[in-house]
Amino acid sequence: MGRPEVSGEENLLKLVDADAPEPGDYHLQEQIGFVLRKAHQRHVSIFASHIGDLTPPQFAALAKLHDIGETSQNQLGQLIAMDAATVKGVIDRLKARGLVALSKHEGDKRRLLVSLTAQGRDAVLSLIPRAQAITAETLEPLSSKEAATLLKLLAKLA
Amino acid sequence: MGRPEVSGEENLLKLVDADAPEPGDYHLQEQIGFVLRKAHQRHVSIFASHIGDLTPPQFAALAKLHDIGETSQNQLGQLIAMDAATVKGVIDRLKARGLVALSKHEGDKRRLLVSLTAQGRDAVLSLIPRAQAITAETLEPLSSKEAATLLKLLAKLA
DNA sequence: GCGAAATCGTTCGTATGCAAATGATATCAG
DNA sequence: CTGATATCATTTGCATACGAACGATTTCGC
Repeated sequence: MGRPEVSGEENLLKLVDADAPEPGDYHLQEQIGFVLRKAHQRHVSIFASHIGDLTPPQFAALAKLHDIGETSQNQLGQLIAMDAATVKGVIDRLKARGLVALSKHEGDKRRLLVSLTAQGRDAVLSLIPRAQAITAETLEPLSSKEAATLLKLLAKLA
Repeated sequence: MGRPEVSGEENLLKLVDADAPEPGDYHLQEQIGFVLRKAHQRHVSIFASHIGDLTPPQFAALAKLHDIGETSQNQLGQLIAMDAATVKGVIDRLKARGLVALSKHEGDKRRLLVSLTAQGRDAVLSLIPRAQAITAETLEPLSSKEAATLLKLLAKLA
């Protein structure tokens, strides 16, 4: 693996490795993680411009509760991809606003059941059309075919 | 577009609207925002399993500094998609670990210049191969063609 | 049935991420 | 030159997000 000597302040780069694909050509903007983070940020911003007084995770919790009805806090978290610590904070805030109610599980004293209040139910129903507008605006730079492809690929990833 | 009558406790859904695309068929898991959030979470988790003592935003700052050299805090933030408040925290933590150094801009007393230390430089060089492994593992569920498509579509979105 | 292991919820600490307000400085309009 | 405006950095407050540790409860293995 003899390598010719090079000089200059940047030449450490060229000594790093042989079988990794060119560390010197590392471009942050092309990394999946960076682009994923930026796309997510843009979506959150669009969401906020449409809804404003509710965050995407809060809406996700309400929408899922509307979909499946009463569940335990933990299970709700699994369904909407939040760990136990995170889901607790989200539910606490929704409860403080009267959108969800908590009750004890009969038979399993560990479980805390979460359900939509009437107000929470109304909120979900009025928000769903706006959520659809948010989805549309987020996907606006893409054709509908591209959007479908993106959804499919992201689903494979996640 | 006649719709048959249905019954059951959930039929309020069907009275909500006419021209919005089926509120009753709202499926959280198919929304771009939800999938984006999950894919991002998975990536962060993979990143942590490979690197651990540095977060993706911290690495992004180091990589960008390595790429372009000394810049102001604000401009660095723009380059790596962080607002001023966020970038400050990231830089503070990198500074506390001796990976970056701060200096005043001559001529513009508002600006704070950020640069890599020798240690920060070494860190970037040793981390780039691992970052490439992280990218590879994140994209592992996809073929290389699919990965390229995903990158292209996400770039269009962001 | 009993001790070990798993599950559920809570709390703490740390790290993004952003809006909004603020102080210092720079730039621009007239 | 000067007042209005813009830019840079900082600070505060709030909301995810997750690891780790914890107590209470349940379930599992034997």
